[in-house]
Amino acid sequence: MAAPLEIASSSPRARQALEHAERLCQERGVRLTVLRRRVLEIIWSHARPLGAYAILDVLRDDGRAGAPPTVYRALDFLLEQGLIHRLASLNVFTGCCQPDRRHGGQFLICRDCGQVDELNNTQVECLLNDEADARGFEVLTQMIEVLGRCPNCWQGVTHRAG
Amino acid sequence: MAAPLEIASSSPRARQALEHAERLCQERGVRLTVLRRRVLEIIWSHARPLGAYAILDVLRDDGRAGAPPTVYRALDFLLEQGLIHRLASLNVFTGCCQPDRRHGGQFLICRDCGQVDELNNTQVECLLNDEADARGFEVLTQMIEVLGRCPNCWQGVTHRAG
DNA sequence: GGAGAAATGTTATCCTATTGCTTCTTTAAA
DNA sequence: TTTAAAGAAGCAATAGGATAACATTTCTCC
Ligand SMILES: [Zn+2]
Ligand SMILES: [Zn+2]
Ligand SMILES: [Zn+2]
Ligand SMILES: [Zn+2]
Repeated sequence: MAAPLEIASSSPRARQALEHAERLCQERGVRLTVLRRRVLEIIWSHARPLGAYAILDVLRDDGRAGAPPTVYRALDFLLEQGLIHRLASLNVFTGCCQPDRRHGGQFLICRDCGQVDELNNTQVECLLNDEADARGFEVLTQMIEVLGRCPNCWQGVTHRAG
Repeated sequence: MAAPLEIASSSPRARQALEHAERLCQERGVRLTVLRRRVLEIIWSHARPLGAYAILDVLRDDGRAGAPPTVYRALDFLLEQGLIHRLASLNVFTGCCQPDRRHGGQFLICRDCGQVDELNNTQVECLLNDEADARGFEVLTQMIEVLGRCPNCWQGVTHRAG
């Protein structure tokens, strides 16, 4: 798989996501510490989702001392605050596009390039909630991961093949 | 979490699932070897999904020599044949209720007791496929995991609390 | 029977995640 | 302003999940 691309930290989407996070944390009275903020920045600064150890490597490049718990605790915080999602099928973490609204996350994940697209289909969410209700099941969180190939990747194959 | 309950290997659902698997593999011209069959049996013989190492422990109790690759290879085969699913959020494996029809799997997973209920909501499946189509994304497989509490578990809490 | 393919055995290692405990920092009360 | 308590981060060790690489066995087909 291709290595995750680094994006300028000051990219519009990263800056916007960080400002949004600052605001949310202030509203909620929770602390977006330097470390937590930096981990969020690292996640948003890459085109593809990163694993915990990849994030740790970046932290070490920063010069910061670090062991796995350092990054996992920051990730736990960001997950609790709904600022990031964990993609269980890949053991990676990706920034949430709608951190205001609590949700489990719906993702299109490209098997070939690792790129991720977050959906927000409330109809799907409701249908699943209905299914759960019908069985007396109390829903805490939904996670939907659709694995496949993004346009770039399958078009590349098509061109080569035909 | 509660330990996974062992169920008699000859329980109706286990026996039925194994017969179904035998038939499918024969039709498909693939080999359901003794090991693969036994792993499938172990999975169906437990009330809750098992992790790979838990399955390995059972194999060892059988007296069979075994290392992780032993069980992972069998699991890979069963996954390829759609006879089991992997629940990525828990790193466990569970038997598929509809191995004829290829599908990623939709699950209600109880956070407290680990019990799993497989859904087969085609409307959800279609909606997600539509979302993917609209983005030019080629779907290979969908995985849906709804985490929450089963009736038994939240009713227990309700009784205790109120 | 013999060649090639498929499956399994075996060992070592990698990747992911957590536990337990210590130290530092922040917060708020005295 | 000191000080206690809580929260966050540092640190070392370890648990848990999965794979790589290679040897050996078993099966299939000629
Ligand atoms: Zn989101
Ligand atoms: Zn792609
Ligand atoms: Zn199924
Ligand atoms: Zn339960």
